Amino acid sequence: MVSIKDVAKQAGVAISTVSKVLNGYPNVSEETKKKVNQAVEELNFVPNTVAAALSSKQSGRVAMLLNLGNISQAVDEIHMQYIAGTIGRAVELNLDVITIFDSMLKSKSLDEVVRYLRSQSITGLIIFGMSKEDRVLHRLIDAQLFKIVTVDAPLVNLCSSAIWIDQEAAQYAVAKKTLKENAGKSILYLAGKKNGYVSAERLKGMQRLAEEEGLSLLVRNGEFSERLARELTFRYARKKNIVVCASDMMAIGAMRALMDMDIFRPVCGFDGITLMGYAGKQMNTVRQDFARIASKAVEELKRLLDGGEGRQIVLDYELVRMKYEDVLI
Amino acid sequence: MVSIKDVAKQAGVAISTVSKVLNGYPNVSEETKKKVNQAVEELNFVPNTVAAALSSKQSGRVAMLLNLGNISQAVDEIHMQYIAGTIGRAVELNLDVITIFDSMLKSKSLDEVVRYLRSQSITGLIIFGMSKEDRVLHRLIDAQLFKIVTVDAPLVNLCSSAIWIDQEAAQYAVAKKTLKENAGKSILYLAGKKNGYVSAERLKGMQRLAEEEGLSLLVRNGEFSERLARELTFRYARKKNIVVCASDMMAIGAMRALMDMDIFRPVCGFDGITLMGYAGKQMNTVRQDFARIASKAVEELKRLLDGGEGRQIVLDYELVRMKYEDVLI
DNA sequence: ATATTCATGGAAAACGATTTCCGAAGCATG
DNA sequence: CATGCTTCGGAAATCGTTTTCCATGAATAT
Repeated sequence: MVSIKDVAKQAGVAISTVSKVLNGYPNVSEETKKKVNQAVEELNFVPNTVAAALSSKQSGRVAMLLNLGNISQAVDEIHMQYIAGTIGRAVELNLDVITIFDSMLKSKSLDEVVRYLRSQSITGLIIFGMSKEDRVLHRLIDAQLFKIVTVDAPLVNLCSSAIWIDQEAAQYAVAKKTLKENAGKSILYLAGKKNGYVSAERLKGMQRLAEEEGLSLLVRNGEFSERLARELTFRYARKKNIVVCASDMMAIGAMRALMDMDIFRPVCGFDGITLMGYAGKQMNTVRQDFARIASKAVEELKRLLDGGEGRQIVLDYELVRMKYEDVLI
Repeated sequence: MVSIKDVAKQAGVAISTVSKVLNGYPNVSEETKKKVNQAVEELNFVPNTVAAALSSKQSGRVAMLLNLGNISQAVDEIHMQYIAGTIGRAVELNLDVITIFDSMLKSKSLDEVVRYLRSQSITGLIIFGMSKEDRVLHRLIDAQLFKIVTVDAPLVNLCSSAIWIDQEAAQYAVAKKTLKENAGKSILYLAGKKNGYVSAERLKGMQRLAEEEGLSLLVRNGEFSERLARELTFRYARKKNIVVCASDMMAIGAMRALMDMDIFRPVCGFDGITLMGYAGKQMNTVRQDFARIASKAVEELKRLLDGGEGRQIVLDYELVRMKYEDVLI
C-alpha cells in the first residue's frame, strides 16, 4: 500500500512535511507544496483514514444514531433519507460515518457508551429523533465529551447544536390551511408520543390554533401508530370532525377509518412521506426534507468539530397536498 | 482511555500476553487467562477497533455497498431492511460496518476503488443489487483482493460468496399460483432491468411457466418503475390478461392502471414490500426477508474472513397475498 | 559584523493494537 | 547430568498517520 512514507521519498522531503501539506498547515513553502502534491498525484496516494484517526484522535470519524424504536414503512423512508443525506454529505466533507441504532445502546450505561464511541475513535455524533426520557443520551450531551448535533431535540451547549424545523408553527399552519379549505369547528387531534420533543411542539401548535379560532379540540395520543390512529378515529370521529394528525402514518390510518365509516371529512398529516400518495384521498401535510436536514446536520457537526460553538438551527418546511401523481416516479 | 497497556499492568503480564488472551490464541495458561480477564473486567476495557484494524490489516472492518440507482419508496424499505439486517448482525459478530452508496464509487477506476477501500482498512465487502454491467465491481471480485459477498448476483470464487433466493423458481411459483386462482391464458409480463441478474432469472421463470402451460406471453421491460409499468399496462393490457410483474412497485403501477381502465384482472408482484398493502387490491407476491438475507450475508462474510472458501447460498422465500391488514402495525 | 528573529523542514515520539521471535522454565529421555 | 522438546510469557518491531520540538539557514535589526 502506498503510504505517506512513499510520498515523502518520491518528493524528497520528510514525512512530517507531507503531512503538513496534506492537512494544510502553515510553514510550508509553495515550492515544497508543489513537489508533494505532484508526488501524491504520481503515486495516486490516498491517506489511510484509520491510521489518521488513531493518531490524531480527531480525524473525522462520526456516528449517526437512529432511533428505530417504531419500525414501519414510513419510518423506513424517513430513516433512509436521513442515512442517505448524512452519508452523502459526510463523504463530501471527508468525514467517515458509522451508523448506530438505538438498540445497540440500550441497556448500556453512560460509561459504556462513551467507551464504545471511544473504541471506535468517534469524536462526533448526530442523534436523530431522541426521546425526552433517554437519560443516557442526555447525560452524554451534558458531559460535553463529544461534538453532538441533535435533530429534532432542542439541546444546545458549547459542544452540541440542535437542528429542526419549527414544529409548532408547521402544525399550526397545516391545520389552519386545512381548516380554511373545509369549514369546521371541531377537531380531533391525534398526537404523537408522550415523551417526544416534536410531539409536544406539534401539540402546542394545534392548541394555539384552537384557541385563536375558538375551536373545540379533542386530543388523543396516537403514538405515531397507524393502527392506533385508525382505532381512535373509529372511536372518536364525528361527522363534523376534522382529523388532524401529528404524522402521516396516523393520517393514513385515520383516513382509512373515515372511509370505512363513509365519512368524507378532511384529514391532515405531518412529514410528507411518499405513502401519502397511496392513501386513497388527498391530504394536506407538512413536507420535511429529511435528506436536507441530515445534510445540514453533518455540516453543523463539521463546524463543531472545527471548533465552532453549539447553536440552534431552524430549517424551513413546506405545506403540500399529496396525491398519487406527485409520488409516482 | 483505558488501553491494553493498562490491562497488562493491572494483570501483571506483558502487553502481548493480553492480546493473546483477548484474541484466543494458544499458549496461554488458564491461570494467566484468568488474571487478564479479571483485569479487563476491573478496568472495563474495550479494545480500540481502529488500532486493531491498523495493526492487523484484518480486524473486521467491512463495507456494505448499496445500489441506490433507482430511488423510490419501495427501494427505501428494501434498503433499510438491508442496512438494519447488516448492521445488526455485524455488531453481534464484532464487525465494524461502513455504508457506501454506488454513487460514491461511480466514475472511479478499479484502482481508485481498491485504494479507497484500503484507506479505510476494509477487508470485506457485501454488495447488494449489482448490475451485470458494472465492470469495475466485476473486476474487483475477480481480483480476489477482498472477501466479498454478493447479494442477488451469482459471482463465486475463492474469495467471494453469493447469496440469493431462487428467483427463477419464485417467479414461476407466484405466477403459477396466480394463474391457478384466476383462469387465464394470456400473460403480460413486465420485466425488470435489462442488465439485472435478478431480472433475467425472473424472466426465465416466467418463460418456463408459459411454455409448460402453453400460455401466450407478452414481455415488456418495466425497468422496475411504477410509472413505466402503469404506462405499459395502459398500452398493452387486454381484458383477458393476467399481469405479472417482476417487482411490487410495478405491480402497483399496473394495478392502478387496470383500475383506471375498469379492468378487474389479477396482478402479481415480487418482493413483498409493505406498500402492497396500500395498492387498493390484494395481490400475490413473493416475500423476500431482506433483513434476514442481509444478516446471512454478514455471517457468510465473516466465514470468508475467517478463511472459508467462497460458495453459493440459496435462501427460501414465501408466497403471500398482501392486504392492508397485514401491513398495518 | 553580530545578535535576533522567523520561516522552513526533519527527526522522533506518540496513538493502541497485533505479531514475530526469542528466552526461560519445566519435563522427560538417554 | 547433559540434552532436547514443549509451553509459556515477554521484548520489540510494525501498521500509517499526527504532532511536537528542534536544527538550519536566511532575513532583519542593532
